[in-house]
Amino acid sequence: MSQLDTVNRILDAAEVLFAERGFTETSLRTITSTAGVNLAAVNYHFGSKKELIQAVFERFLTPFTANLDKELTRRQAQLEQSPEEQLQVDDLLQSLYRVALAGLAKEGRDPKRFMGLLGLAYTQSQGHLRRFIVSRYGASYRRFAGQLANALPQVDPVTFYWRLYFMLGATIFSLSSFDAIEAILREDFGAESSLEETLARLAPAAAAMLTAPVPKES
Amino acid sequence: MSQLDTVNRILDAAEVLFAERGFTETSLRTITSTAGVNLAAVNYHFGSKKELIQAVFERFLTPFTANLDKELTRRQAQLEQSPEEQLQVDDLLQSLYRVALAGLAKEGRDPKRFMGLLGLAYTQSQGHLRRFIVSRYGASYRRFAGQLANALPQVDPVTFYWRLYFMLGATIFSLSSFDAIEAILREDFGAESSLEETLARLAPAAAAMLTAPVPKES
DNA sequence: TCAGCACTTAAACAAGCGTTTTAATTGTTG
DNA sequence: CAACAATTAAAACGCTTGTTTAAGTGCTGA
Repeated sequence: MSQLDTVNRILDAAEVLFAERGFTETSLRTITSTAGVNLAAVNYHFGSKKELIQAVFERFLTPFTANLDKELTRRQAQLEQSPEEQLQVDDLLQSLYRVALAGLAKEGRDPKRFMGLLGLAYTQSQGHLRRFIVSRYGASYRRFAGQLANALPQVDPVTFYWRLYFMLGATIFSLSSFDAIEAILREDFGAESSLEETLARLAPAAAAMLTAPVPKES
Repeated sequence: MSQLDTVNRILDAAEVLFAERGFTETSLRTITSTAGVNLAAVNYHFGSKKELIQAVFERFLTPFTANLDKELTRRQAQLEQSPEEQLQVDDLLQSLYRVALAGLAKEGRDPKRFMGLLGLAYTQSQGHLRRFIVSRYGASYRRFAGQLANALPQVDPVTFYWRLYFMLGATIFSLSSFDAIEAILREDFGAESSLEETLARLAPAAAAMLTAPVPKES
């Protein structure tokens, strides 16, 4: 078994188990036995459990932000040629959802699992993870947020950022629990929902939240 | 030290520590030493760590759902007298946010901590917690969801339930990280946000998401 | 006064954890 | 083929975890 095999087998097993149970609930022994490798392999190849966690995120976030950056650049160039200001919000959310997430799927990485891990990163963030993500991928996030803010000139900055977090919450929360929610709806209404359909529901809903008129302060 | 003191000291310490670090990252030794009680007190009074976790949630959810139920009953009676269908969505969200959450605060329970724990319950739900919450408080949840669905007759059931989860995600996610988000906005814009102001921002944004026109299927 | 009960205390338990060590095994290169 | 480095393997390390045990304390009611 080559090194590449062992490393990827560990990453594959860790990704699934982390998303299912969380970081602390998943032991290295569970990961290595699932992956079919020796226990010491994690510390040999990654150094520590913390660094394994970061490696799992890196494998998701690097192609995700690459897809997003490429799309944002494309949009920016297109906007300079024909600066129609309408539909920018819908369009940006489409970029985020369709291009970045679907791009992940095309590379064989499950977007639902990605969202599950993102949810973990926010709630049971162990400090080192948040620092790692922000330092490594913060630039792409700020770029997306900046373009979105430009498309919403009528929304004051503070309200905009709160709504941005509302949107992130709706996205991460519902997609990280996608399978569970889908199962409930299938049982109650007999209606199956694919990830694509759900993103097609989420995009206009999130856009409506972002573009809602700002109530004047009382 | 009376029994009531010990039990409540444990619940107080556990509530804060769970919300800060999560369940598995918080040991019984940390809880008991913070509370100033003996280690064995947890197993003596609660039986196990699982049951302690449930007790922490029970102390929040019982008054929360009681406030919500009371408000839903009041609304229902009022609606039968003067059935004006407008502004129902805004009104229901006001019930959820202002009455139920602010009601918690009035009883000395921190709503932000409540949301932090709810976030944990969804992401690092250990099975037993989700079952406990659903079996104990599912009726109130379904009642609220039912009234909200009635106020949105133009939205088909499946879309409605997805949007309900979008709304829950936006709420739980942003309020559970309230302090962190508030700190970022204060640093970047010098603007302080109170919980009340944030709920006043969240309610119309969530209402806009729920009432957005449903795009016809392509 | 004393038995009975509720509670607290200190100590120990077995199990699981991440990590390290040392040795065996592979694969590569001169 | 020999020598070296990279990788795997098995075992043990020290530590923390939730839980249990057994002794001790203090109050209450007969």
